[in-house]
Amino acid sequence: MKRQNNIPTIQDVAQRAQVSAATVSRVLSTPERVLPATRQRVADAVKATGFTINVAARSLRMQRARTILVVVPGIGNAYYSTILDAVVNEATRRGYGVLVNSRLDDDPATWLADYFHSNRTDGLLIFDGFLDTRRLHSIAGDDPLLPLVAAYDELPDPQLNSVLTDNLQAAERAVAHLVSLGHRRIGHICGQSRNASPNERLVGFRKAMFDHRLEVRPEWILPGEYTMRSGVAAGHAFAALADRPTAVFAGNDEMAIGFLSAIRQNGLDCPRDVSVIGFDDIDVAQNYFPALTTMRQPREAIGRIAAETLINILEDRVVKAPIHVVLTSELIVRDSTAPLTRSAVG
Amino acid sequence: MKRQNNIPTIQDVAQRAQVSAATVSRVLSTPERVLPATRQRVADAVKATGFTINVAARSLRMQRARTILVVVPGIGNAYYSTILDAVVNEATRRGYGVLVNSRLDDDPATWLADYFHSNRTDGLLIFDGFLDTRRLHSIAGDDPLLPLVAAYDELPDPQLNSVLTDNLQAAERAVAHLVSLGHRRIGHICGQSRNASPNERLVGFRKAMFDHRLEVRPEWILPGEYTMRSGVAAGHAFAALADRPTAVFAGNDEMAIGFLSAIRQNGLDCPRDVSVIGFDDIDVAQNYFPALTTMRQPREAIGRIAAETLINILEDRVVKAPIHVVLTSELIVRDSTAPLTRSAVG
DNA sequence: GGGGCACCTGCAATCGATTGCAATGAAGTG
DNA sequence: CACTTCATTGCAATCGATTGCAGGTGCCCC
Repeated sequence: MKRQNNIPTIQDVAQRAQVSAATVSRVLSTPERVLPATRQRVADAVKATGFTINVAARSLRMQRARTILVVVPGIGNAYYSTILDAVVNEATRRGYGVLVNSRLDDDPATWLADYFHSNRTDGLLIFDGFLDTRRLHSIAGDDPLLPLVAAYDELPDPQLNSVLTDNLQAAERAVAHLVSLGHRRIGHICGQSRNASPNERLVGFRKAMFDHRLEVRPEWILPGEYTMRSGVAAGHAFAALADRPTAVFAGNDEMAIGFLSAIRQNGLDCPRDVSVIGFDDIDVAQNYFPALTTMRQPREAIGRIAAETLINILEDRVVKAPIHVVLTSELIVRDSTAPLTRSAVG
Repeated sequence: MKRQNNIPTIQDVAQRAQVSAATVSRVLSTPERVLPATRQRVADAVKATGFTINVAARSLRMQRARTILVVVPGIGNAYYSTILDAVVNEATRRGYGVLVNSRLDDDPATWLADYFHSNRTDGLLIFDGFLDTRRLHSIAGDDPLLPLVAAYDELPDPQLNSVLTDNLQAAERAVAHLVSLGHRRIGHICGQSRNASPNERLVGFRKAMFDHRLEVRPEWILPGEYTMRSGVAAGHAFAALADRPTAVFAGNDEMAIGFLSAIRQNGLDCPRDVSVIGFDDIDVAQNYFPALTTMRQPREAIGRIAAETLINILEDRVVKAPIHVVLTSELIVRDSTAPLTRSAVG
């Protein structure tokens, strides 16, 4: 498929406005340096020709692509899709393009470096906690301030700019909610640890349990992978327990939903037999049955602020130290948690 | 944030391999035109320098960006996220970057044309049926074969390349499933019509009802917008009906879920009081309660094939007429549909 | 009136790759 | 041996924008 060849260039505009290409360029980038009359002539010519800048030429000359790369761990995920949406909106507003990628298979250090070297992207937005952040440092050379913002649910390398939520405290508040309903026997469905750092939601769970002087039983910590499927597995494991907790804190909503689906198959009812609190507040949480109590993550804000931060860094708004933004999760009480009743104590 | 300036260029490689830049370029694009010995020297130099091509320079020279633009109607959507995932995988495999956008607010003809003119993208993948396709023609000039593939759930302009599923027949099969369970009083939650073309799922519904000699009652056609929220509204409207259908075919799973959530609040039970069949088979469908009967859309295939088709067109695999790929939806029977019982007849 | 200055604009180099054309050399043919 | 042919490689123009430098103009002030 050949491109049409009548796309107007800056030369065409210059010719029509009776000025040099340099002047057109200046009108576009620093209009105050051009005489108003000339400026107007050029503006008219731009409109008349329908000129749009050739980004390849500009990128080549300026060594900047005005594009950011977003790395998500599988875009097909209810949680990240909203975030991505916010990123696209913010980036577009600032005149940046958004490239997406999710190649988790290959060695990330290689292809990420390629994106930089190839002048395809100026900065990176990482929503994927499974990337080895220690290797990210090598990507932008020795610059201690990478044009990179990490935004995922584990505390990343403190050297990296980050936008996250108060996972640890949120986990504590989730447990506190269950405790306030009278629950003492509390389990947890935990996601994998990422980046060799401890899973913050699990840590928060343990801390809250300790603070409330409650016992953490190893068999009540059910391993998961942040997927519905793993939630289902956890639900079956739960149903098979001889001695079950009366409440469960799930590391995210997807696992909570899988869990609820599985225990129902095993004849258990939520919240009668077990209260369940999730994490994230994905769209379906409020329309699930039972409607899911959860710690809402401000997903739109995460995406928007992450994009904003990255672009600020790229545009040299002076940054001296890594930026860390922490957003607050909000407890949303719905129907999947209920006061402890005699029957549940079983 | 300044870029590091020691990124190796093709000149650096050439110098190291003792050849000209032209030869390096040939080794990279048409190796068979270079003497094996030279080819090897160059390959070694590429490896040694860590050369990656500067895409801005290549795009400028070749007038091709090796990038495609994906337009989705709100990325924050369970349905499209899987498709986008497949697109990214396929495009990456073929060496293409993927830009995303979802600006539905502005006049699409304007900013889409900008993407083309600015040499930012070579082709378009449209998953957004709300774009006015008549205006898309103007984008790539007079070329009757736009570098554009439309993939959304309404039959688009036959002049456009498209990848879709058999919506109409699938809707008929959905109704047939309900009929086979004994239902005669069947309602429909329909999404908006797009592109001024009739909503295919609604048309399929009507056709199936006609073929089965069943009455289509206007008050049983509940308007929706393909969102959970609109499904909730439909559910409340349904509950308020004096004379209710015994089964409902929802235009997509999100509306079905909203619907189920709402009727439950109104004391109605699915499938006891009403059978519900959805459309799409989004991830949560199987873990919803009741598990949702639905027409599965091959989302991964839609995304992959759409990307494949677009890139084939871009790379001049001869295309003489618009390409139309139609994929088949599959009936997935779960728990939200059940045989008609006396109680439901009410 | 001349020197200085500020402002506006144009010239031309530059970013890094691709490719038509030409040069080179080796091989083949009469 | 001379001439053609072909394979291999290099030269240099080119894609379209940006920007340092310098030229030109007008204005002010002494």
